[in-house]
Amino acid sequence: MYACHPSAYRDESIRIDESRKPFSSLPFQVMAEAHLYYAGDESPGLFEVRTGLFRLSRVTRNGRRYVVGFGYPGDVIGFCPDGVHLSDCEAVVDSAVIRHPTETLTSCRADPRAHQALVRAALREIQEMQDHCMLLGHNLAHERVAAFLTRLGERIGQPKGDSVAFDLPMSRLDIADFLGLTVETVSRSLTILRKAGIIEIRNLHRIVVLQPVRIDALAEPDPRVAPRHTPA
Amino acid sequence: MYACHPSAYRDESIRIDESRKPFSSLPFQVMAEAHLYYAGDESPGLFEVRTGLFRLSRVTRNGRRYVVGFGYPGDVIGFCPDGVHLSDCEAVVDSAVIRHPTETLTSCRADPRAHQALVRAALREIQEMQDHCMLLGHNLAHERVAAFLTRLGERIGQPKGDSVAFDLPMSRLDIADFLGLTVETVSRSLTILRKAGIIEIRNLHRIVVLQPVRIDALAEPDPRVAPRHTPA
DNA sequence: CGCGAACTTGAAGCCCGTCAACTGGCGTGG
DNA sequence: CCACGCCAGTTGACGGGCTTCAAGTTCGCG
Repeated sequence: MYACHPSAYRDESIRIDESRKPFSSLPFQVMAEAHLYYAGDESPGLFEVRTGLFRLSRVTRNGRRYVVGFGYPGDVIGFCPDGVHLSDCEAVVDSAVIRHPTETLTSCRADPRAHQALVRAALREIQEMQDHCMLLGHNLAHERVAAFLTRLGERIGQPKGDSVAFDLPMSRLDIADFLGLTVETVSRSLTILRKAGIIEIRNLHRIVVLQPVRIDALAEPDPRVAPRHTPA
Repeated sequence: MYACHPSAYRDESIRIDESRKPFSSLPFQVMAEAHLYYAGDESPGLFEVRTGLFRLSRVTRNGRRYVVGFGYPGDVIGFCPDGVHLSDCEAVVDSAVIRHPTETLTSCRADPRAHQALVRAALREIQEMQDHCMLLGHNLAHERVAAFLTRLGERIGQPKGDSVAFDLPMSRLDIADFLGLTVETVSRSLTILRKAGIIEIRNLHRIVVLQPVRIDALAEPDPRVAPRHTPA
C-alpha cells in the first residue's frame, strides 16, 4: 500500500509522510511526466493540484487514447467510485499537489472543512463534464478549440490590457485527444484563429488571446443558459 | 421555497411533507412530462429514481437542446454545485422518486448511510460522464447507438434466453440530442443494426437485442481498460 | 550546426448534417 | 366504420467538415 505511484517519487520528489494520515496535507512535488496513478491502481486518494498541470487519460482496448480531462491548480483530481482507477494521471509539467485521503470525501468527521471542499469539487466536476459533453456533442472543430482556449485563459491566463496570455503546456495531441479531434484539425483550427487575428501564437506553447470577445463568441453555444421558467 | 417544482405536483402527485425534513424519504409520483426542476431553479435537493425515467437537458443560447443524461431507476439525479440548476429535469414517463436534502450529501451527520450512498452516486456520475465523453469524442454514429442500447439493456433490460428486450421510452430526438447526432442519423443507425440482424424493432418504443455479443462488439472501444502497469 | 520530434499544410475520401419526400401509427370527426 | 390529418419516424440525395495519408516546415536540443 502506497499513497501515490512510486514513479512519482523519483529524484527530487518528496515522499508523503504516511504517519501524518489522515491529515497529511503537506504539498509534495511531482516531476513532469511522472504518474500520480495508473489505470488499474487502487485509488491512492484525492489530490488537490497546487501548481503545474495534470493530464487524465484512458486508453481503449484498441489502442486509442482519450484525454478525460486536465487538472489545473485549484482542481481536485483522483475521483474514483470503486476504489480502482480507470484512467492514468500524469503530470504534464513539474507540479505540486496535496493529498487528501478518500475518507475526507466520504466522511465529514475527520476534517469537515476539507470534506465540504471535496464534495463541492466533485459536484463541479460533474458540471464540467456536462459542459464538455455538450462541446463534444455539437460543436465544430474551431469552436471546440476556441472553447478550450477560453477555459484555459480563465484558469491560468495572465490578463494584459485587453489581451490574455498563457502557456499551453500540453501537446497538440493532448488537446486533440481531449477535444475528440485529430492533431491536424487542432492545428488547422489554431491557424484559423491566428489568421483571423483572434489569437497570437508566440511559440508552440505560448498563446496570446488578442480578442477575448471574439473567441468567446466562437466558443458559443454557451451551456450556461438563462433561467427559462415557464411551468404549465 | 419549495421542495420540488410546482408542476410536478399536479393531479395525483403526492406533495412532499416538508415537516419530515431532513428525513423525508417518502417516494412520490411524478407524472410523465412533469418537471422536477427547471434550469435556473434553486436546487430542491437530490432525487433517487425508483421507477420510470427522467431526462436531463440543457438548452443553449442559440436554441439547440442537449440531453445531458437520463435518470434510470437506481440513479441519483439533481447534482448541482452552486445551488442553482443549469439543466431541466423532466419525467419521460410516469415515475417515482425519493427526495434527499442537499445536506445529506454535504454532511454525514444527519444520515450516514444515505450520505455514503449519495457520495458514491456522485462519483459514479463522474465516471459515467467520462465514459460518455469518450463515446461522443471518437465513435461513429452506429457505435454510439449500439453503446446506448447496450447500456439501456444493462439498466432496464429483461433477458429472455440469449436476447434482451426493453422499452425505449424516449423519442429518437432525445436519443439524438444525447448522442450528439441528428434524428435521421439515429434512425439510419437503428436500421443498420436491424438489417444486420443484431436488433429487432418490435415497435417504435420496444427493442429486442437479438445478438448482445455483436452489439457489445460495436459499442467498442470499451472504456474499461485492463491494468497496464509499466512504471519506469 | 544537425538531427528528430512536433507541428503545419495540402489533397482526397468518407461520414454525417441538412433538406426534402415518404411512410406508418393514432386520434378525430364525419 | 372509414377518411382525413397530424406527428414521429424512415429513407434518399447532396454538400461540407473532419479524418486520413502524405509531405513540408519549424522547434528544441545535443
